[in-house]
Parts: sequence; C-alpha cells; structure tokens
Amino acid sequence: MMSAEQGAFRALADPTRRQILMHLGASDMTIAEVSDQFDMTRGAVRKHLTILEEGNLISVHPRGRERINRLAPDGIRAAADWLNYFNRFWDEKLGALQTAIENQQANESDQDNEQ
Amino acid sequence: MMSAEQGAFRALADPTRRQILMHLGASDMTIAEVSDQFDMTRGAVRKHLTILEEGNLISVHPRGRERINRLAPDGIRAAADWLNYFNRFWDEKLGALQTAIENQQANESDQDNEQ
DNA sequence: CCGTAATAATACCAAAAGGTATCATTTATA
DNA sequence: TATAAATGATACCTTTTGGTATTATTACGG
Repeated sequence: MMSAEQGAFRALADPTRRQILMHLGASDMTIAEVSDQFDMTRGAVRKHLTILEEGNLISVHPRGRERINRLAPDGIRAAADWLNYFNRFWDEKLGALQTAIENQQANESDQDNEQ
Repeated sequence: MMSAEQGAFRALADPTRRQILMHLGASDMTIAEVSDQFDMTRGAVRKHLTILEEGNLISVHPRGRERINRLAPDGIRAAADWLNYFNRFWDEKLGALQTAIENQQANESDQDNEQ
C-alpha cells in the first residue's frame, strides 16, 4: 500500500497529470474527452488517470460504456495537509521556536519508508 | 529547464526527500549528518539533496570541506501556491456541482452534504 | 607533510515511469 | 443483429529514478 500523502504527491509529480486535474476542474470528463486535450494515446492518458485515482485526486464513475472522471478532494487535501504542516513547522523555525520537533516525531509513523 | 512548480513537485514525490525536509526543519545539516538519519549510502542521500536543491526546497552552503544543507522557502511556496490555486477553484466547482454529485454517488466521499 | 574526514565524480544496476501498439470486451445504436 | 464507440488488458520499448560501489579531490588537524 501507499500512504495517502505518498499517493497524492506521486500523482502530482507529473505535469500531464496536473494539467488533467485542471481540465477536470472545468468539467467532469470521460477518458476520451480527457485524451482529446493531449497529444498522446488514450492508453497513456488512461494510465495517468489510474495514478490520479490511486492518489485519490479523482474518483471514477462508470456510466454505460463510459467512465466519468471527476475531481475528488481527498488527495489534494492530503498533499495540502502535509505542506501546511511543514509550513507551520518552517515558520516556527524561522521564529527560532523549535518545539515542533515533537509533533514531527508523532507524525513520522505516517510517512516513513513507503513507496 | 524545469518550471519552479515542476521541480518542487518532483522533489516532493519521494518519501525519503520529504523526510529529509523534516530533518532539516530541526536543524541545518551536512550531507554526512543527513545520511546518518537514513539506512542508505551517502551517495544516495547526496542525490536526493541535489534534487531537493533543484526544486529550491533547500539551499546549499559550502563551509570548509562541508556542505551545509538548509531549508529554503521557494520550493515549498511554489507547490503550496499551485495547491492553493487549485483548491480555490475546486471549492467553486463543489458548490456548482453538488446536485449532480448526489445523483451518482453511491459510496465513500468525505465531501458529502454540507448544506 | 601526512593522514583522514567530507565530499565529488563515475560507472553501473534493477525497477519504475511514461509511452506506443495491438487485440479483446462491453455497450449503444442504426 | 451488426457495427461502431468506449474502454479494458497486454505486451513491449525507452528513459528516468533510486540505489550501490569505487575511485578521486579537497580541506582540516596534528
């Protein structure tokens, strides 16, 4: 398995996938509709959609012979949570307050050695 | 080259690199000090540090024969900016599509029904 | 100076990523 | 019921990634 955070960051690492998210922000789309936005095969786009789904950045909804791809909040939230946590921690560092280290330790069980 | 956002997301995609950032949040470290925190060779850790530097998540400061690695705000900001932009735009979509979502959603979802 | 600590630079490897091409399966529809 | 549309499933290929091991180079200390 993969932590929520790991799945999300992995999915966000590819520029095509971030673009797909933007397109899906405009409207839900079938695989074919997403593919039309890119200069690559449907197979490639489908793989990207699978990785986005694994990262809980989208949810997929079969409808007849189509598969509707829709933004889902969980993945984005997982990544945003990590960044926000890190930012707080960063701000404290800048303010010379080192007390966040305890919180870091407490959270490390969620984020070590997966992938 | 790479966009700031791409460099940052690429660097954040690896769990070891995210852990390195956490460690550097506690204090600046030389390559050897960072390596001591992980069960891998210095060469491997150094590669991770290079990618973190390319993503502007850390800055590197030679001091004598050592290389001090230190958190840098630019990379985190690039990723956070993208996510925040995406989130705003996501919030708008959620409001607009609520009824359509309710028609089809048979499972899961923490986004549900906050009317 | 000499030894050694810290890092740099390569060469190499296995696995994962990102892509194509092809064929099979399911579902609308004329 | 054919047939085409949409997707599923594989097989395959190349490049990137994450790692090791080994050999320089650089700088500090006695």
